[in-house]
Amino acid sequence: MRPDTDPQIRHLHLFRDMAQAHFADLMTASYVQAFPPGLEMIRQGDPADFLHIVLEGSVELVGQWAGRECTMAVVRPVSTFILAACIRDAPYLMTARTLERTRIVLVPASDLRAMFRRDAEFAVAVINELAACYRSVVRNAKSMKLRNSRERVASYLLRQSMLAGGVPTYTLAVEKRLLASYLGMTPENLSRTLKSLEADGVKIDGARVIITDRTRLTALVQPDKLIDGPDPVADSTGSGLPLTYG
Amino acid sequence: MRPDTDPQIRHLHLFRDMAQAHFADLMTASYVQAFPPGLEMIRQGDPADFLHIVLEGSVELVGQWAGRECTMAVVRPVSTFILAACIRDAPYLMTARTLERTRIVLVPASDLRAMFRRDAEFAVAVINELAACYRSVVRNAKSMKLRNSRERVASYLLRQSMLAGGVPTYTLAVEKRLLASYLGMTPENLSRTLKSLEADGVKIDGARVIITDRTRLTALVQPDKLIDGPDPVADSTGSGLPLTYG
DNA sequence: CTGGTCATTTGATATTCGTCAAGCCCCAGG
DNA sequence: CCTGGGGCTTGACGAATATCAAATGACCAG
Repeated sequence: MRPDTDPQIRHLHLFRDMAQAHFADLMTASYVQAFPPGLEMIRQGDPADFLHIVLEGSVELVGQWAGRECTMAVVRPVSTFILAACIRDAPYLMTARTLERTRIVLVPASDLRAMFRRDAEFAVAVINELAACYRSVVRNAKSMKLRNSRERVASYLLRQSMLAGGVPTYTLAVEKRLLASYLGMTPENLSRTLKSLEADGVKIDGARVIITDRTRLTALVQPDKLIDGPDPVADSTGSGLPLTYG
Repeated sequence: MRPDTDPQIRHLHLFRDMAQAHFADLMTASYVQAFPPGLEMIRQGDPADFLHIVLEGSVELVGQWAGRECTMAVVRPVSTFILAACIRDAPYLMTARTLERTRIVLVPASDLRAMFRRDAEFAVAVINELAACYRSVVRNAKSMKLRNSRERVASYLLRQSMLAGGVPTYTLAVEKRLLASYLGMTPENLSRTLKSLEADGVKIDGARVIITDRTRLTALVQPDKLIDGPDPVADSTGSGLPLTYG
């Protein structure tokens, strides 16, 4: 693998604490690949041969069933995805599709599995990563089951503002079509909901989000650390929708 | 801790492979406690001080928000729960409430965190457990987002039949009220849905489920290994609703 | 046996949400 | 410049689901 990409990856919590020699071993076995936009890199059900690390671009993770599909996450640099499938040596549960031109590091799953037996620090890092991912999906499930679509949209908008540092205005990181699917609704419904939220303190102008009355919006959302995070010691990666979904 | 409970716990994948001396250390630091029915053992948001292991009885894990709540899982013997919170040393994401008289082993989270640094086999077991739990929640999220309530009910009924060995008739392991919440619907709706499913090959008589036309039901459900499982090398514990939710 | 509590069922109704169809807007490609 | 496609929006409609209310049934305690 090209050594210039190493430092970015080395910074990830997953790889930060392992022995340099071990990290080098993993990187030697890995390689970088570039994908054009809209390409299915992984189809759900495929055997999990590689841990994927997004270097540039963005990747959509989608679940599919009976001809339907839903966006489960959007992964942005620099973060990993489908760690769990690699570890279990089990089929991918989600399809991965590039949203734009994307560079990916592919780490052979077998090397990965061998490595956390060799390097105790790495094992601990994997444990922490999986636990964090797990908790994030549980949060997500809670949000889906406890909130209606309006509340989900509002909480999403407020949360993104917080992640951006509490700014009153920002730009949506993903297409509304994807956001709708991620939030478990149709694009039409999202569009209507966004408009209706103008009465509750957020105005949407294209991809621009303007929080006009934070107090009012917060009252509607009732943000909850156990759903919206952040987790203490959160592993803040740069994911566009929610977070890493290792 | 009373030594007679050790063997059951030792059988769990989580503890099976660790050194006996280390296992004994963990058990020494742990203790057993019995809870009456309907008691909140854990409130969501509490610090995660103990890994819980159900020895007898059953425990409901519920998510709560804005005065609403939903059942996320029901845990049955012998299995663990809230592993991830213990590992992250983070607040519990779910409230745990006994459904009946329940005996629980409490393993101090700090000992647990220390242990996977001492015992590499245990670390590997934790990794596998977390990865499995993670995948199971992702499955769940897919089911919630890709299927409507009728399909979720039908797939649940068929899956339970499969888990029982493909039997044509069995008894629901949980109250319908809980099942409804777990499936993301109201009890009224579940009741109506169950009745309507008689036209598709399942008859419900009280808590009794009779599959009258498996072919028809299967056609409706379109079971999918990537949602309904089983995962290859699945860690089949004895959970009543879905699975362990460590 | 009897009263009370709670789960379940049923019906009527309201709300949410998805579907269908059309039009708009933006942008890439000719 | 024009043209076409795709994302977004809007309106009308219908289906799915929740809510409210009441009746029934199961089970437990007295």
